[in-house]
Amino acid sequence: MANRLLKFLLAVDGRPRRKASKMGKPPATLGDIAKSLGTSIGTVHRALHDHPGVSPATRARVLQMARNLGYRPNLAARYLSSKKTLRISVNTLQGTTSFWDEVRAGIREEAAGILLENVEVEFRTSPSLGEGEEEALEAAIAAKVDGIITFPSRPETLRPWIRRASRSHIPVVCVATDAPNSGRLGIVAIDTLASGAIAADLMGKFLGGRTGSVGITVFDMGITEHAEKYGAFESTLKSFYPHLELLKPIEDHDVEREAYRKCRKLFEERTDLAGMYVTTEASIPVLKAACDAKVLDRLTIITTDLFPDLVPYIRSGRVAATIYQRPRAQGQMALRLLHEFLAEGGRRSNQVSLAPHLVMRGNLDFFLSRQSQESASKNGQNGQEARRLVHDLA
Amino acid sequence: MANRLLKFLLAVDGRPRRKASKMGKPPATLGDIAKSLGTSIGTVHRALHDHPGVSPATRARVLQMARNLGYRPNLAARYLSSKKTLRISVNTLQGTTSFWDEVRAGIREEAAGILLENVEVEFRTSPSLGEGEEEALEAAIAAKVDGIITFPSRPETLRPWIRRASRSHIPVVCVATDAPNSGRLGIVAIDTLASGAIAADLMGKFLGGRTGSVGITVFDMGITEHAEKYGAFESTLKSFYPHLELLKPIEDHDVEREAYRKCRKLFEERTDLAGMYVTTEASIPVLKAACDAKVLDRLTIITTDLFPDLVPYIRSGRVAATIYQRPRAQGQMALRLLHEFLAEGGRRSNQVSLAPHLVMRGNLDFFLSRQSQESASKNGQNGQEARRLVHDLA
DNA sequence: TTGAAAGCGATACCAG
DNA sequence: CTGGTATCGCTTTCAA
Repeated sequence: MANRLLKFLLAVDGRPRRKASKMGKPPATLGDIAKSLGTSIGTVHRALHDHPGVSPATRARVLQMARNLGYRPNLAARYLSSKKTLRISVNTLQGTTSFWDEVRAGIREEAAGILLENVEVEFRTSPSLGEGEEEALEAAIAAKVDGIITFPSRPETLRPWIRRASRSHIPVVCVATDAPNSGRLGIVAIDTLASGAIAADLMGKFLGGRTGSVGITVFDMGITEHAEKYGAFESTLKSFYPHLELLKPIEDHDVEREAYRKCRKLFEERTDLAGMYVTTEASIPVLKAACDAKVLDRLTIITTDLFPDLVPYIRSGRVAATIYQRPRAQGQMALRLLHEFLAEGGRRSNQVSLAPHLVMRGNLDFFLSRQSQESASKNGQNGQEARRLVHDLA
Repeated sequence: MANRLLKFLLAVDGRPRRKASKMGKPPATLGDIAKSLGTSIGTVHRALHDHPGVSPATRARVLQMARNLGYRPNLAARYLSSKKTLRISVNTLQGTTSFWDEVRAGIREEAAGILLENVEVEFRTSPSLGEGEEEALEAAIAAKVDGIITFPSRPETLRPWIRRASRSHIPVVCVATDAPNSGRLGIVAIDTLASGAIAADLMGKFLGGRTGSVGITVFDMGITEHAEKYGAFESTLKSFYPHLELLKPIEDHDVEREAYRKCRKLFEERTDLAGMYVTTEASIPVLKAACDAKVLDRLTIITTDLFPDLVPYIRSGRVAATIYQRPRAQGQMALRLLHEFLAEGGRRSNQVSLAPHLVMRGNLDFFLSRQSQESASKNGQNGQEARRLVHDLA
C-alpha cells in the first residue's frame, strides 16, 4: 500500500510519547506551588485541604497561586500515597421485581471497573417501600461514608436527611427518582418525558385509527417523575391522536391490591377502553384485573420495566410493549457520577437522563439474555467478590 | 429517628478505612515477589514485562510466583512513575451524516473522563467509504500507537491490516461493523438482531391487520451485520406477521443514486407495498424516491439513525420511527474497552452489543437536545481541548 | 544477566 | 503555625 501520507490524514507528530510532549507545560505540582511561594509542600497541602494549622494569610496565597498555576491534583499520586478507599453507601429497596437487583448489579460492575480500585460499596437495603429508609440514611451518615447513592421513594420524607448528609459533606446521588431542593449532588433517571411520549406515540400507532379511551396507572401524582410522565403521555396523545381520550390517572402507590381493585373497576366501567399504559412496576395486578374482567385480549397494553412474571405476557403479545428503564445503566451512571465527583476528576452534568429502551416480542430475548449475564453475586453482600463481571451499558 | 440499627440493614464495620481492612491480605507487590524469590525488584519487573536480559529460568520462576501470590500491578504506581501516555488512533469515516462525528465525540468524552489522564487520541479520518482506509491503518501502525479504534467498512480488505496490527501487539477495536477472524481485540456495535426484530415488530403493529409487501434496503448483504439485520427482520416478520410479504433486500452500497434508482423502481412496480425498512444511512434518497413516486404518504417507513435532514420527515410522521444506533455510546464503549485492556485493568466482555433506541415524533426532541449538547469541538482535531463535555450514555 | 537506587506527586507524621 | 521527610509501588537508569 502506498506509503505516502495522504494529505487528509492527520499528521502525526513523532515526539517522544511523554505527557509533556503536548507542548503544554507539565502540570503544576504541590512542589511547584511551594517553590514559587517560598514555602513548603506540607503547608501547601494543608492549605489546599482546609486542614488546621495554616494562617489565613498563607492559605489565601496558596489558593491563589494554585489557581494561577492551574494546579490539578495528580490522582495517581494521591491514591498511591494515601490508599484510602472511598466508601459508598447504596441505599435502595429490596423491591418486588428485579429492578433494584439490577441497579445494584450496575453499581457493582462500575465499582469493579474503576482502575484505581479504591471504591468500597456498602449496601443498605430496605425490605419495602418506606420501611427503614430514614434509618438507613442516618446510618450511612453516622458511618461517615464518603458518598451515598439512594432511591428517595418519598422525596419529602428523605429530603431533610439528604440535606443533613450534604451538610456533613457527604454527596448524595439519587437514582430513579429525584429529591428536588435537597441539596443532592446529582440525579440519574430515565427521562420521563421521553418515556411518556414514546408510550403515547406507540399507543396511538398500535391502536391504528380506533377511537376509545386510554387508561394509565401511576405510583403517585405527587412525585414529580410520575406527574411528568403522565403529562408527557397526555400531551403527546392529545397532539397526535386527539381521537383517543385519556382517562384520569389511577394511583396504585405500589400496593398490588390497590392496583388490582382500581383497575378492575375501571375495566368494568369503561367499555370503550382501548389501551392501558402502566407506568409502575405493578403491572401484574393490572394484567390480572384485565384478565378477570375479560378484557385482556381487547386491550393494547404498554407496561414499564421487565421482569420474569411479565415475560409470558410480552411473548404472547398481550402486552404490546414495555418501556424498559435500564436499571443496570442507572446504577452504573450513578456510581460513575459519584466517583468522578469524589475523585475530583471533574464535575460533569449532574443530571443524567437516560433514554428508555423499548422491549417487544421481537427483541425480548435480547434483553433477557442481557439480564441473565449477571449470573454471579446477589445483592446485600459487600460486593468485594464481584470482581470481573461481563459488562456493557445495555 | 430511631438510632437503633435495624437488623435488616447491613452492619457496617468501623475498622480504619484502609484497603487492607477487608481482611484480605494487602495485594502482592513487586517487592513481595522479589523477596520470596530472593531476587531483586528490577529482575521481577523485567521478567513480568518480557524485557530482555532475564534468563529463561528466572523468568519462569518469577512468572510462577507472581501467579501464586496473585500479583496484580498497582496502576496508580505504574502511572505515577512512568507517565507514558497511551496513544490511540481512531480511524473512522468523514461520513455523510453526523454519525461518525458523534462516534468521535463519544470517544473524546470518554477519553477526557479517564482519571489517570493518560490517553491521547489521534484521529485519522477518511473522506469517504474506502478512500485511504488501508493507508490510515498502515499509518497508525507505523506511528506505533498503543491501540486502534476503527470502522472496518470493508472487513475483508482491512482484515490483513488488522492482523498486522495485532501481530505488532497493537490491539484493535472495531466499531459499528465487525471484522471477523481478524484477530481484533473487540467489537462494539448495535445488536443487529435486536434492531431487525424491533423494526419488524413495529412494522407489523403499525400496519395493523393490513396485508401487503414490505421492502428493505441494506448496504450490502455481504457484510455480516447487514445480513443479520435482514435475517432478524425477516424471521420476526414471518413468525408474528405472516400476512406481510418481505421483498428481496435492496442493496444501496451507500451510493445515493443507487438507492434512489432501485427504490424508485420498486415503488413503481410494487403497488401493494405497505412498508419500507431502511437499514442504512441513506434514507433521504429513499424518501425522495417515495415522494417522487407519490407513495410517501401511503407507506409506513422505518429508518435508521438520526440526522438533521431526517428530522422533518419524522416530525411530520412520514417516517414512523427510526432505529437510532447510538453513535455516541458506541464511541464511548469502544474507548472504554480499549483503555481497560491497555491499562491492564482487566478484560471484560470484548463483544459489546448495544440496544438501539427508538425515536418517534413523541420523543424526537429528547434525542435532538442530546445531540446538540455536544456543542464544542469538531472532529479531526487532536482532541486535547475537549476537556469537560457534558456527558451521559444516552 | 542481575542488583541497587533515583525518581514520580501526594499524604501524613514529627520536629521545631 | 510551619518545614522537613519517609512512604506508597512501579519504572528506569546505572553499575556491577
